[in-house]
Amino acid sequence: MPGHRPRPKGNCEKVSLLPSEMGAAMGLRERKKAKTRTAIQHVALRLFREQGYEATTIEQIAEAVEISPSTFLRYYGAKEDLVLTDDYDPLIIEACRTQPAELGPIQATRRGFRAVFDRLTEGELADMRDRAELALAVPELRAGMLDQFAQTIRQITELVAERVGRAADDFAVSTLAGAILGGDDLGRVLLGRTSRK
Amino acid sequence: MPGHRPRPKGNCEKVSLLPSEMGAAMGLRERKKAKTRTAIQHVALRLFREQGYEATTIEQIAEAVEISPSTFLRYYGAKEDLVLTDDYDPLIIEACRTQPAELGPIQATRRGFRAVFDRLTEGELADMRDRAELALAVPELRAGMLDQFAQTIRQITELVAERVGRAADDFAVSTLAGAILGGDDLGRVLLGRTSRK
DNA sequence: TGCTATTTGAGAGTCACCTCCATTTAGGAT
DNA sequence: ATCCTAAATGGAGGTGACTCTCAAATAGCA
Repeated sequence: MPGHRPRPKGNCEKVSLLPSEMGAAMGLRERKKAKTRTAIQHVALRLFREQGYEATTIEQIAEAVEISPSTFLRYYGAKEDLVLTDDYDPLIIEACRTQPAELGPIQATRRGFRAVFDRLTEGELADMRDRAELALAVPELRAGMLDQFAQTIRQITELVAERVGRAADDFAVSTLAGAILGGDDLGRVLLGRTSRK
Repeated sequence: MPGHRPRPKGNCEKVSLLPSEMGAAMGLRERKKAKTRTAIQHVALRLFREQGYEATTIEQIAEAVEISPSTFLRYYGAKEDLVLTDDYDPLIIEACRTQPAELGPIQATRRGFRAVFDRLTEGELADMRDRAELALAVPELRAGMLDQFAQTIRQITELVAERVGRAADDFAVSTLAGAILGGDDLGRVLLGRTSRK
């Protein structure tokens, strides 16, 4: 296996709706883009399952989705991102943020998570499980999860800080954020847990 | 930045002495090899400091050490390894294992660590600090530390299991191993702590 | 001093990315 | 409908991390 670089750029666009539910609510352009993005990921996950992560080249993925390799790299800045980037994260953060102000941070994040997960289709959930499995099985990806988590925990910390009206570097805040991440995000990734009453 | 691959092979040889202290005790061959290995690392660390990790190419390092790039790759299977591989680890493990049987696991590991560290030269310690700093500062390396730690903790777990005569998957054993790693290994990497009375 | 097992170096090749440029196409205004 | 613009795409060309193979140089030993 050849070429190998640090952290590529990749273009992270912000979408605020699940691809499966943006009717005509968003312009053909964005819809197509979202569709392509999920199509790439879906196909790639299939190839990874069939022939392994390392054995699958970007070129193969591009060919399977019928796009050019350069287009692939425009959607996912790195092969890693196919597995490590969670497109739902921003949605979840947003959902948490918009929970009623009278909810405590734990309730708010819990509901935020569920608000997004409840809307996922079975296929989306399946892809998510695939990603989690890969991230744990492939050393390269496993290593990459570290920074991914760091980023998520940072976001949750801000969220908590905002809600309880304390500074983000407040020890109690970061501790709580860690506990929440451990319960929700990690639980979902490591255990494939997707809902809970 | 181009090329980027998962986990290369690299050839990890086992040496049981510090390069700085193998007199004629080991054959010209091994001595030269050890010397080359540390020379590569030392020069590389300097280049990393001067121009940054990513900006430094394997070719540059090879040229600076006056070896061919292919020889470089024979010594270090990947650029990452220059920073992430700890050549002292096997020595430490060995030192721990040979501590008197009547010592408990905590005492034994502590003494094992010190037995190696006390023999390090100032230059070796300096390089170690450089590595630690880099590993924390460069995202790619930071990510790679995960698997590194996993490996170290596994070794310590075995060590503890062996000493207390319990199975390595015993919960108490792995917990203790984690605590020991947190205190010794992490302390040393993250805090640059190298000795303690 | 000659034999042999290492060690080294020199290609040549693969693949992950990057950068720039020319072409196409969606979306909105006319 | 139609033109115009901005975004999306594809292609070419390049860098750099590795990989594999083979031949030349060398240390260690008999």
